[in-house]
Amino acid sequence: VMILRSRFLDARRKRRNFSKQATEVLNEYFYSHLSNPYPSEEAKEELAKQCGITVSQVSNWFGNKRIRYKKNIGKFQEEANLYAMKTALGARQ
Amino acid sequence: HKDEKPELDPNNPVANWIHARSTRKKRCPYTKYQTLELEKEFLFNMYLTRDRRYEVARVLNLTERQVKIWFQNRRMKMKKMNKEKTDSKDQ
DNA sequence: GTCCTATGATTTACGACGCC
DNA sequence: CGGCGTCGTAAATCATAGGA
Repeated sequence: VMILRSRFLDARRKRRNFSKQATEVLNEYFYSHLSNPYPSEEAKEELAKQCGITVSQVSNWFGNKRIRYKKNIGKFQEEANLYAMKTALGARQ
Repeated sequence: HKDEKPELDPNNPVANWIHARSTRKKRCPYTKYQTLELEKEFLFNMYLTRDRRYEVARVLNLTERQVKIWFQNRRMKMKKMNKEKTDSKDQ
């Protein structure tokens, strides 16, 4: 038990990039709410659940994403188009 | 079809976001000494009296406002740390 | 292993709003 | 009203994961 606990704590200590699927979910939300990318507490909880991360991590992700997007919109243009297209296709009932 | 939400400027998605005012002071990382002393004071009491705030600011060469805000931020940090602790215990 | 950039987390500084 | 409280965030910076 102690070994499992310490292993779990060690895993938390080392930062890991989020999974590809989690990043996908976060980006879909971000680009489909680009004019107001500020998820409510409830939306953050839902995103956290979908991504398998904490609400704090969702907040960090949006904070980082907003500032980095704003600082260099051009760099994210391709990504923005990709997710805009994905959303448009998914929206066709 | 109609425009239901005020999508003010599609070419300016950032226009409606929150922006810091240009008069905001640039973030200035505190020295190890300043941080250590602030932590010691926080350990002594999480809330500052006006006299302690004046004294801490004087000794660390910070403004009283900076010390006040440091304590506010530190309390939020403590709150966050406690929440994460209980969250992981309760699964 | 080295170098570099992307990414997640943390640290200052406020604005908004609440309470006393 | 003034001043300090929390809450959520901007922006800068830190730490290092990950890939060439």
